Amino acid sequence: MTETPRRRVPRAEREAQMRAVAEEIFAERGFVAASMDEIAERCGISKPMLYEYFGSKEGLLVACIRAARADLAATTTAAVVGAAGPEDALRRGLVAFFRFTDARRRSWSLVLRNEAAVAGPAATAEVEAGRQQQVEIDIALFSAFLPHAPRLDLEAAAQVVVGACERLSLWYVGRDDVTAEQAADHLMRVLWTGLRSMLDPGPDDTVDGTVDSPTWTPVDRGIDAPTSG
Amino acid sequence: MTETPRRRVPRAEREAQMRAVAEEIFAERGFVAASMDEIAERCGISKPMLYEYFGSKEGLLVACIRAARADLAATTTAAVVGAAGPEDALRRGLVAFFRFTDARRRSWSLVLRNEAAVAGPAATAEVEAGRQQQVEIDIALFSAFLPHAPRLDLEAAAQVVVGACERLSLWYVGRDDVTAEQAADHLMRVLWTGLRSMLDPGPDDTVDGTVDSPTWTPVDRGIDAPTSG
DNA sequence: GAGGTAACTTACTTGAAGTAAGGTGAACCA
DNA sequence: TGGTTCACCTTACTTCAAGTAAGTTACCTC
Repeated sequence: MTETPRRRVPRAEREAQMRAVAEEIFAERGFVAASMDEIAERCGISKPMLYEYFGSKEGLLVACIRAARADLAATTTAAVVGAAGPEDALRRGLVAFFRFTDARRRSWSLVLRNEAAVAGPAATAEVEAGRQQQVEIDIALFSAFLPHAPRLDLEAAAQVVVGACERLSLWYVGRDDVTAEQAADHLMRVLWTGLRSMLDPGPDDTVDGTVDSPTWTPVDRGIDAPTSG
Repeated sequence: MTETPRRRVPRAEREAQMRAVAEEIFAERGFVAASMDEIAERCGISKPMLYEYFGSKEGLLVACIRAARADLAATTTAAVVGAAGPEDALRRGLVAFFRFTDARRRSWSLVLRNEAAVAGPAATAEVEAGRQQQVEIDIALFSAFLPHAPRLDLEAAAQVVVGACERLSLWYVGRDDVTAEQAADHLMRVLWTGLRSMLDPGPDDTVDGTVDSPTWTPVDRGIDAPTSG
């Protein structure tokens, strides 16, 4: 037992480690039951370090959420690049989303199953910002291809998509007999016809999967920090 | 200042008061920041009473959620009775839902904005049970009128509806320029065509609002307690 | 009005969030 | 090679809220 004599680790690396451990423990015990002492211990350091780097327990959670959010945004954005049209773009995005939530199911529930708001306003804001980001992406997608629709309709439609995604991902993650593609297909079948007709009430066959528009290139807006202070 | 000398109050009445006060304070401060001492004080009693009646802070939250859940179920169920067909039934249910969330917006966010899971497994289960209840109601509605669809599709569709409702209600509650009816209309327009075609892929005009079926009478399953012990 | 019980209280323990103040090792300069 | 420095890290606290043990008091019943 040659007790490693506590190596000193540069800030960035230590921070990443702390985030990883915290994500794990939050997912394991829930935010309230998780203790900063335990997180510190499993990192092999002492508690004040956590406070030094993240300010508070909530701050630590916010950092976890933000990191996950960045990952998700990058993943889905990448998946959508080069889609053949709006339908294809939406489907690709959905598949990427469901794959992501499946791969990180434990820590995903940290956000989805609502571990967040408990922590306080900052964590709530962070989660809400993530949803809003998705809403904006959806709106951009819809309006790029279907410019006739009024803003209110776009927004409502985007909210519907985001809500449906969120719930369906939990359902999907809980079943082994459904693939990400199938989940996306389910959602597309329910949503697409309605979305199309609602957003663009022109002749019914104008848009039909493959479209005259060029390939879809999403807006990359990265993470828009709500309040970093 | 004739300090009312602390009237003694029967259990049922006191419990109701405690729930009301707790709902208020939870909504006001968030679950974590709310203190049992403050709740007790605002009730005009001392803390151990809360523990006597609800067992724990989480227990108190669970009681609040369950009460709200019962209200919601009763409200929507009542609204749907006597609908002219599946579309009408769904629309009525949605309108009732949005009205409900609007009327109780503060405490609703207690559930929706995720104040729940923070508390622990019991509160999470309670919220999830509420959603599942909605899912079951939707499934019953769909399958009663559209019996051709496989169970998996019904379930996926119901999840989509519940998720969309949840998100759209938050959106709707945050705006003064949208009525409950408009929110329901938005949702119906996005969902209904897809739902209809997905659930019953027969001739496209078989179902069209008014239907040959008799008026819709929902299953009243009340509150199905997850684990009361 | 005696007695029992449901409603209620005071006064504590426990445990985790957050903090003050100081130790230590590695990089860098002479 | 030795000293200086600063980022990394610790010990040892304070504070505050959840939860509890044990006892007290008003109301109801006979």
